[in-house]
Amino acid sequence: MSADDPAESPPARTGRPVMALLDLVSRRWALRILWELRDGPLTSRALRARCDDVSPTVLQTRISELREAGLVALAPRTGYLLTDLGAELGTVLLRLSRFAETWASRQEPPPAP
Amino acid sequence: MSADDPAESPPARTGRPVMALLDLVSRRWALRILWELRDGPLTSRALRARCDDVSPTVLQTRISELREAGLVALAPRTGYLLTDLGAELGTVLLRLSRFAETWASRQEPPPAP
DNA sequence: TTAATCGCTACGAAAAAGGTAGCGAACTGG
DNA sequence: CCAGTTCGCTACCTTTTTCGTAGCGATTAA
Repeated sequence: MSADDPAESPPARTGRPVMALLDLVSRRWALRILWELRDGPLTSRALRARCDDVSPTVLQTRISELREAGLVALAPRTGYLLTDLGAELGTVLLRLSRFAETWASRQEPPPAP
Repeated sequence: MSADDPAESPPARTGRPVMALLDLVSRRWALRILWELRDGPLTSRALRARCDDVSPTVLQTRISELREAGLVALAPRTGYLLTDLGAELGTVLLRLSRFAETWASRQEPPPAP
């Protein structure tokens, strides 16, 4: 056999939607944006402020992607908000946040004596 | 008041651990790596194969970060695997995957007649 | 020894993200 | 009507991250 041939990858056993979602969500600020919208609409500028003043370039790019994905919408006078679908993802983020607490508390355990 | 002054940001209301985690997880391939390790250890090369042949540069960088974060470990003969903590995050990813299915099914609804 | 695999690094090219400024439209209040 | 403000959004350029390929030293097996 030739070198560097994996020979051990069944053709991706799981569903592909998760891949698409991972791809969407692994872009910088994507999750943060969803997170910041979790309890109410925000104007683009307020959202930017919440996100450590991201450059509007990236913010708009992410927002476009999230809008196209149907997770975020823009309401005329109130600003950006989560769609029903986005809110559903929000609950997953809440789980993530809960895990973050556990994670933080176990981050640096004191060295064993 | 000067223009472009947000004036509406209480100093980040939520816990900060989630921010750190979002930061870690919003880097490219980070979630994918955790996802691919979800049901068993993989050697670095097998892992790379699973991840669409990421460049080893990024793979190693992500792995280092995930190891330092205590989510991934390297076992001598078996390869990389999730720690208990990492596996816990894995269950959150499972939720994400479940959501991905819902999301995919509602992605392009047929146009209303 | 030879061959294959392991985890990991180097290095230049391409892409993404960051930072700053500003546009045109829509809404205020005089 | 008309400044003044805020809105969502874009242009432009610099910096950082990611990609792509090659390869090293160590380890394992025949």
